[in-house]
Amino acid sequence: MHGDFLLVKKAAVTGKKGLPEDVVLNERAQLVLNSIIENYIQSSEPIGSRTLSKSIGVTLSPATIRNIMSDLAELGFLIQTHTSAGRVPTDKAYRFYVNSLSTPSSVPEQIKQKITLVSTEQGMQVEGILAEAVHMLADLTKFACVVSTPKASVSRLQRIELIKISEDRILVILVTKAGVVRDKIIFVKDSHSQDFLNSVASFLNEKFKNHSMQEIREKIHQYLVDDRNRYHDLLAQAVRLGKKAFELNNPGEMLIDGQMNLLLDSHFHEQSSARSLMDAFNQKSEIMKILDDSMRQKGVHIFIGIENDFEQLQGCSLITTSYRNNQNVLGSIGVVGPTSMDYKRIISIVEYTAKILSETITERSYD
Amino acid sequence: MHGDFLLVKKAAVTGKKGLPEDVVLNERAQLVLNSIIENYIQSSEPIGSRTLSKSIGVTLSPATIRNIMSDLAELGFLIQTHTSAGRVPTDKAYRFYVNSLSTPSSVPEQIKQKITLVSTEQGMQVEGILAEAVHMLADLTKFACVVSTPKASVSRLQRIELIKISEDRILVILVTKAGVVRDKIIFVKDSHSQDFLNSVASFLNEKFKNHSMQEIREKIHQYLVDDRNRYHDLLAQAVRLGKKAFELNNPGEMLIDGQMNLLLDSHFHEQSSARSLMDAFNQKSEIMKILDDSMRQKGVHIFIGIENDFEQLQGCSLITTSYRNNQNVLGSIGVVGPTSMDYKRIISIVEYTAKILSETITERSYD
DNA sequence: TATTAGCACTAACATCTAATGAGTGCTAAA
DNA sequence: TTTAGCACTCATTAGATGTTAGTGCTAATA
Repeated sequence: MHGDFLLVKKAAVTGKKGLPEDVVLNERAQLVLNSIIENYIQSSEPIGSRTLSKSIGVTLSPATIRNIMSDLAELGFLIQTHTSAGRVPTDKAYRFYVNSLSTPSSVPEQIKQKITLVSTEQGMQVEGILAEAVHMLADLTKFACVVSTPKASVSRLQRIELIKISEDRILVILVTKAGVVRDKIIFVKDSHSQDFLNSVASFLNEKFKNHSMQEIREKIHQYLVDDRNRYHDLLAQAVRLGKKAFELNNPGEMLIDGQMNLLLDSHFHEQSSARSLMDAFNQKSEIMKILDDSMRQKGVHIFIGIENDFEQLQGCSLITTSYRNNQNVLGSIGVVGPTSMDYKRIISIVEYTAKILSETITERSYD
Repeated sequence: MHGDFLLVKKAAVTGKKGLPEDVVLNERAQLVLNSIIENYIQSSEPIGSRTLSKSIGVTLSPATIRNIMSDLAELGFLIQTHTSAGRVPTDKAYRFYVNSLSTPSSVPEQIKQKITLVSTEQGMQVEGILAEAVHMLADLTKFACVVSTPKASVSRLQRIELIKISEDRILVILVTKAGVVRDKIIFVKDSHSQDFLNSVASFLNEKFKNHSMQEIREKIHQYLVDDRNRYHDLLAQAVRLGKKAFELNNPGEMLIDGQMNLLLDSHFHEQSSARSLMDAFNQKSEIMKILDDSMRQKGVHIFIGIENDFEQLQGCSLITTSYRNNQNVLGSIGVVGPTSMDYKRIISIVEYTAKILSETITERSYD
């Protein structure tokens, strides 16, 4: 190998994301690599030295480019599908490319106009808005998109209502500050009058308004443990019902849209990879985990191919970011596409969509 | 053409479904036709005379079968994909086949066991049960499945609740007899106290419990027209709020599952037909129309290929039937698959699933 | 008279071959 | 250090060819 072509240096730094990034490419090598990646993103076909020599700005002969490419391949940035084929970027290359995208590219005005949430006007709930957002995102990116609904545990109580539905069934309505309405039915042994339920509800409202579901569950637990409260009948009943009412029923949901986009995408046309991807979506839990993690840190998160812990997703890239209201981060929204996606474009679209989504939801929050 | 092979008769009757059925095939022709269809359903490959001569029960030489096939082709029951290929059944053939399935085949015990709805145990709402049912159906049939949610307009009111959420927003909760909970937010100009809202709600409950949404809307309209009620403030306000609360917000939803099954199905592997099918699902309205129609008539409904009014669906067959509770037909559930689906099997599965679904929902109704 | 055997014919499919073309690596010259 | 030139590789394409499962038609047969 002729190290001269690359001016490869060992650097002491480790890149963000914890990936060792112990080589620094010289300017020309970077140019070539980025050029290959951008070409490949457009064409989805292996890039050859001759092609590149024409499309690249600088005048470099195919032979020179070949030398550079050869070194880049040795460093693991490029691979060949077969001996005499052009080069294809590896996940490592995409990581390099994405890291080098320092300036977040702005969304074209023309696309911005398409990113609007209509449903605000109707009396639509948060879930409806999320559904619209994820649908729009899928439509714009032509990939699969996911969004996690606000977690009950973090969101704060606005109001609880108990409605007697039959002798042994009570409908519980929880309204959170974020504007999410959850209803569920709980079963009870003893029949209660609606009047009684109203007292219980107003007690719970008074006691727990503005507290997070998590806190509420903990406090209720306290009450239950604390025997002194036993003597007060209403309190005891309220606590007992409250415990049932606030039990986490939905462990955080996730909406998916545009799965078909992936199936129709040429990159996933081999049925095997398509199948396993669809399984991944059906399983939900793993993708939820990723979305959850992405809630905890600010900014856009990018997982490229093998960087995904979840095996079924190692053929794709994920781009996620969180959305929020005034007060809290509520959930994450993201795109699942081929590793050769147009990162610049998709990142900016995801970012902007999350921004609009956050604004829309903030408007509807009850703070 | 040698009419002798078929004993074709012109018959005066028109078949059910309004399709003219002016030919009657003799027994042998029917045997051959049904045999071709069942073979094709299994193999998805054009059936030749030699193959058939072996698989068919009766001893008939390939040559004889060729003659029969030739006539069947001329009558529009069979087509050839190319000159020297075997025959493939047309939509007309499937219609003939389906009509001849007089005895509804029972579901194998082994499949019956798989058709159970688990979600009953949890405090799950009707929508959850529907989601589970349609998912199970998709899993069992390996096709795409749809189910329409109970229409608000036909279902009867169990209870309405009004919850003040902010100065200008009121959360409306509607619980129907069928066990469906709908919530929506309405916007108001004047602020109302929660106490006032409670009075309004109890008025509306008293007045309208057990009435269908449709009736309620009509009655409210009456009140509004009738000027005499103006003098009573509570009533006037109640009516005004009630009007907003009962405005039909959701025009009937539809849940889809297993779309991917179709994309992975070999029959739809040409991307063009897949695309347009997915568009059909996204559009929803047309499929809703079919499900709606199927609610009005009892029994299982079958739409084969070109029989579908909706163009995008003319490459598929639809099998639908309604589900209900004690009191009312609530909605429809159905399967969308290739015209060459195993009708016997799918029909029986759809039928049985709807039965189980109806039973499950009846249990949860508040009557 | 209804059925069947026989035969010529067709078209899809698989297999092989050769030509093409886009790509590589290496070496020597600029 | 860069580039031109050359030999080489391998995927893809187009033709050619044989095989196979099918057809329609005609004449022989039960």
